[in-house]
Amino acid sequence: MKTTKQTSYRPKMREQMLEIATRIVATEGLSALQARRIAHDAGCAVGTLYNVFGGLDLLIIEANANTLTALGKDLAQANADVVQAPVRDRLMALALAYLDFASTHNKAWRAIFEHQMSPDAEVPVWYRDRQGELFGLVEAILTPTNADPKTRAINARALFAAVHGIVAISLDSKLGDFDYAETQKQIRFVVGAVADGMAPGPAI
Amino acid sequence: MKTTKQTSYRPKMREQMLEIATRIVATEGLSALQARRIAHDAGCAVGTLYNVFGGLDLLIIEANANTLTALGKDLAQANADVVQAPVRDRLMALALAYLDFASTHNKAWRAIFEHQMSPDAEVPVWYRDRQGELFGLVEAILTPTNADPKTRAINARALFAAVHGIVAISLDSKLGDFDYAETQKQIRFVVGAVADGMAPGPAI
DNA sequence: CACCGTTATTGAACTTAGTTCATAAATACG
DNA sequence: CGTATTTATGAACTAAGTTCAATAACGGTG
Repeated sequence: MKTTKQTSYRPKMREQMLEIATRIVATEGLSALQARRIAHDAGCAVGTLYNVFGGLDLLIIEANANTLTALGKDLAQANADVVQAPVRDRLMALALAYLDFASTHNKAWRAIFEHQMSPDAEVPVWYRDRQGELFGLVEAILTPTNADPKTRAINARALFAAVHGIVAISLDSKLGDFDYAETQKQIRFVVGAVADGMAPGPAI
Repeated sequence: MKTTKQTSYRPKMREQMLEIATRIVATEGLSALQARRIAHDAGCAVGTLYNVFGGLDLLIIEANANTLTALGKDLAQANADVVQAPVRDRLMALALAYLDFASTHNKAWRAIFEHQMSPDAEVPVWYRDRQGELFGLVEAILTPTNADPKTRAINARALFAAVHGIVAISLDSKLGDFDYAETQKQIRFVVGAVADGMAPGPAI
């Protein structure tokens, strides 16, 4: 198992480690994502992880980015399924899809919020942008709304964050047992009220 | 500094360590709350922390409980300041007070959500109850609402969680720079819409 | 007051994890 | 084929939570 170096050791290792990390974070959560374990499972030395990714933080960021991508796909799909429905229904579908993703891929979803960079390290810009795209999905739905673009951006972020809060607190085991149906009701209550308070006309 | 044991070593140590922990978590955040440091600052051995609290987790829980108490006081005060205002205004005051607390006591507030018990350890029931009291504050405001008690509880939790989400995402440095005024706008947007969609009559 | 059994404190040692870097292996080049 | 350069390696270092045998303090008893 010593090296086997061809022309492309790092790219291969990179991909392999990312796969392993994505699998571990999905099945066992962020705390199981350990440097030694990744290296062992990938069949290389610990140092290689630092050569290839520059540190554990960056590997975690990449794994979380994969989760963001999957979440983005689910949300986009939920949106596509109701493109010609009224704004209210589209927002509702998106919010419920978020809940669905968070509960289905719970460990991976939590990792996005649990992880924090080690002191004085910065989250890469491309990662922030990836998160921003999710707000963009909501913002696009709000286009028919009679709010100016600046307000629309604020509204979109507010709505996304509100739904996130409901999901996050519901799924936080520190706060009691999770009840899917009740969480759906909470989402319908808030998203419904916000959508109704924003409609350009009475959305059927 | 060896012992000085009188009749009440543990109660004194307990109080002292809690003070130290509360100070550290407020000024430096959860990651600075380390067993060795607490012991050093309290002038005792590391083991004492385990004798007195049963583990670092429980000390953190107690420190966070202090933060919950402070938060509860601020929210109760904000509520008291507008007791005879319409429901909408009272909800708004509470939500903005939550934002104020979270940004003013940022490190301590974050610690509440950052901390997680070590595997197979359970959050004490009294701590959960303490968190539940916060929902109760919102629920009390919703009493004039024409919803049945069960629905009212759901609505209260939803509203609290929604505001929490807005505040949490705004204050999360991973998601960009914090803008107090914009966060207030987000809160006004969501809380306003929810309150309006719930009013027994048109609340002035 | 001295003795001894009980109880509580102590801190060195153990465990676990991230990170580094001198060494050695592999590759590229002349 | 030898030498220089690049790259992987993993033992060692650091840091932090946790344990527990040794030790000190306490309280009752003769």
